[in-house]
Amino acid sequence: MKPLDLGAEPDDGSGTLAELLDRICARYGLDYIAYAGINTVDDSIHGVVNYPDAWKSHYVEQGYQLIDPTLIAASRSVGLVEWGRLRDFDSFRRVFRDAAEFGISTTGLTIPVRGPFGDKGMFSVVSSHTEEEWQRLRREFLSALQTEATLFHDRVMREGRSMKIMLQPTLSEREREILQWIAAGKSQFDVGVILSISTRTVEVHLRSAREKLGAMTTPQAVARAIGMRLIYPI
Amino acid sequence: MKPLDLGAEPDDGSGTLAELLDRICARYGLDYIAYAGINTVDDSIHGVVNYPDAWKSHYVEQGYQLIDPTLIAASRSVGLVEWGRLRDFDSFRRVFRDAAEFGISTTGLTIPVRGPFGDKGMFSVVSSHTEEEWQRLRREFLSALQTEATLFHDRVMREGRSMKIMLQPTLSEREREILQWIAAGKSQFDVGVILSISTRTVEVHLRSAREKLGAMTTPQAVARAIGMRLIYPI
DNA sequence: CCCGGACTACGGGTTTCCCACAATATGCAG
DNA sequence: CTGCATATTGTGGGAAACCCGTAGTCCGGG
Repeated sequence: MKPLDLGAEPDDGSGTLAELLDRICARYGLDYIAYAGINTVDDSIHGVVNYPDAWKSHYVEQGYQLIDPTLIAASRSVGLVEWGRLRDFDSFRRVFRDAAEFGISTTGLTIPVRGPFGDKGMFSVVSSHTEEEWQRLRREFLSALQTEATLFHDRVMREGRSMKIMLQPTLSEREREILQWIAAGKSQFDVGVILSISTRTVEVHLRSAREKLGAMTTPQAVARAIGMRLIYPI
Repeated sequence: MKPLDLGAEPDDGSGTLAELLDRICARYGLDYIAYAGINTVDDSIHGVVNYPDAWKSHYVEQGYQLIDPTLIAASRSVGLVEWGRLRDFDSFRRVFRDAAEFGISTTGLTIPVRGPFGDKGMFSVVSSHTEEEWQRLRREFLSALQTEATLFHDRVMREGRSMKIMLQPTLSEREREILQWIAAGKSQFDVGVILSISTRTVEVHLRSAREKLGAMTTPQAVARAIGMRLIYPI
């Protein structure tokens, strides 16, 4: 799936997201930065990078966001992923052989960031320093970069763009409440008693919830509602 | 619920978790550090702190881990939570009025850490510096402390203790597969066709899955299985 | 060799869920 | 004022799920 580009989004006065990446590069002596946010509901990707346009286009055309090990490894890691550890991956060689033709270095690292709502992003920085310079730069700026990554991710989330991208359906309060009870193991009759409404009313709300969630069955509605954080899996 | 104390866990040669906290305090001129990991399946808490034993006991006896805003706020935040922002909370005053009697300062901050498997921890540091000293220390060490928090959380997770705490039930491969299809919206008949087994067999596996998960109904089994990461909410 | 777990299948019955249709009342935005 | 969404209630009927009990084979471990 083609990732959505957030680079040119309107800003809150402090410049676009792409401009912010440029400033971070300037501040720490980096070549490029790539931020990839992942919608954990449908695994779609949205992002903002300050790579050259030619490389951005090529990357997406080749579908590299689906195999790029710098993203995959970081997605599964608690801490940052040094690209040096990925050099033996075929996928790494494939992506970065092409990248070299666009002047992109193979030296870099990716910092995973996770937010409180299951949202996550991968903050990758690239540098064409020598290995020795890279290690020094890394030691000096690593913690600061982690902070930048967190703040950047927070800004992406705060601007609500990812929220809009998720475009998840909402449930009415009653629908959500009833589905929560169903997920907790109560029958429709039980829920009617608990909420002091008729079983028919429970039935109608359940059907409406299924429709809104695009679910064929009530168990599927429960699964989707949990995935979208509308109810809890207790 | 009483949080589980991990302080005295055997170590990998680099000292116990509590000793590691002591070293971090010494390195950054802090009074105490408290790490609280949360099991997001049943919201139980496990942790390690190097507070005085008397305060540890008092804190748990009073059930403060259930109302401590330094934990609650951090649990819901992308970035760190400065305790100064919490001073107006009744719960903060209640907890830290007691803490003062044990020599615990009200100056500190909490760094939330989130891992790739939905695991999360709250890494709190306390300092009795003057406000001016605290701000300087904060600026100087904040990024480093975020790194320490991540590494500490990683170590807790890597040692597997939290995994053992979860102690979640397992499903057989067939049970999991069938529940996954049910969560995806298929009827029992559909699942029988898909897997080339009879509807009766599907029924038996579903019943078995409900029993293992302690669920009264199939929607509840789906909810619990998702919560335990046995199936996905797609 | 025995036992337990996993997987498979069935009969019969009851309960629950779901579908389609119909209706009223309230609040809010245009 | 109108239209829409939400919440509520109801009927009839069929489909699906669930319950209970029973039974067989295969495989791995003790």
